[in-house]
Amino acid sequence: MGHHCCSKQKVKRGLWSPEEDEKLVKYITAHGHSCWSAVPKHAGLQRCGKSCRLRWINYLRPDLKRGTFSEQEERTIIDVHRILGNRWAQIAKHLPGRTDNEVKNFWNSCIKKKLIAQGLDPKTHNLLPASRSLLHGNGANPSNPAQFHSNGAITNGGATTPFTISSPTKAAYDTVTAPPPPEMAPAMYDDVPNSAGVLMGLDQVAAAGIPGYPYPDNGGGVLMSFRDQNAAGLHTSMDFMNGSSSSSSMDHAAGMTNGNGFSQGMGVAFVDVTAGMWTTAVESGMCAGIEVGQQQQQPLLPPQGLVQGEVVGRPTVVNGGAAHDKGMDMMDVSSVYGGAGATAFDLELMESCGLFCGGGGGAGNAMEQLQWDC
DNA sequence: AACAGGGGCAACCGCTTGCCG
DNA sequence: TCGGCAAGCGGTTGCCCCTGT
Repeated sequence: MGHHCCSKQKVKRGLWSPEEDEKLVKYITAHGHSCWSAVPKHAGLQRCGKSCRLRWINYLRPDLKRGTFSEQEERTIIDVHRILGNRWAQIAKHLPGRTDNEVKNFWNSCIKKKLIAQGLDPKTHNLLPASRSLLHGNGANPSNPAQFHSNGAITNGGATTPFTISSPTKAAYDTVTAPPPPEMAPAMYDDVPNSAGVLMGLDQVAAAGIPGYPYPDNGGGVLMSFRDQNAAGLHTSMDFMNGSSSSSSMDHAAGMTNGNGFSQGMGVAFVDVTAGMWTTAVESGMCAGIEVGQQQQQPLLPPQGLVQGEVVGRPTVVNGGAAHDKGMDMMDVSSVYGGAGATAFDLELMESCGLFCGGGGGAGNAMEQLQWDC
């Protein structure tokens, strides 16, 4: 089936000739592309507008960087993919001069295989079952570069799994990580000043009676820990324990008191999707929201030891309500049981709400600030 | 030298999203 | 509010080239 935009006309398909390229470049350079469907006609091309657009974006654009991906670019792709999943366009935004198509192709042809060779699932960045059992069996596997660290993270030749966000440039917002080993958890919670840091958890956490952090026997979850130097050392952990039988939104917000931990002047809203209600603690100005989407009916999987934070891009913007009225950006964070669910982050939202970037202040691009802990 | 197989990449397809009347 | 249209986006396809036999 052809494009509806070109169904009425005879259009050429397949590879572009140098002459066609020249025509398109000439036209776009001179006139721009206010309407792609009109471009081929005006440029004298037997192509559909969509094809012209693709050719321009993926190949002819003057700001494109051609050639092989650098090691840094490769690491950036892996790290951002860990957060966003297959959102190639979003990933490409972190790589100046690269297109989504290029990133996607590079991922499929190269990175994917590397990850598999390292025993990692390229979709989830989790250990593949075979590697997981090896690690569980007796710790390290000499043939597998993935290794546990004492802090619960797994590294594989530079990349850290589960996902860890750190910002060495600012020494802030230091960790977003999967649950730490049990012996570490209380210390992390203890580190949270009652008046400032906030433990945000679902009722599983409450039932467990923090600091009795229920990891790992409850099937996992995601612990997010932010340290915001801009807020005088404010350290916040967010713990999204998934799969609990639903509780009210008020339960979710119960531990929040007055602090939210993101940064000064920011508000927080929780949305319990299953309950269809939400509570806001919106202050003024820029607000960051967390939508905790519980996968209510999802059965708990048997404990599998370390359960990693898993991320699949699925940005959610919740319209309506106080948060929306105040221009709140919503970030959907749903945690996961060992690959059964999804946690969604949107780096753009993080950037825009200053969650990880400290609200700007002359900082560089997102990746400069999101120096992942590799 | 010829052929087969695999990898990489450009382009296409079709669905989603956003805008506008 | 709805429908049409254009653009955006991710998945898939198919061609070309390289390498091994």
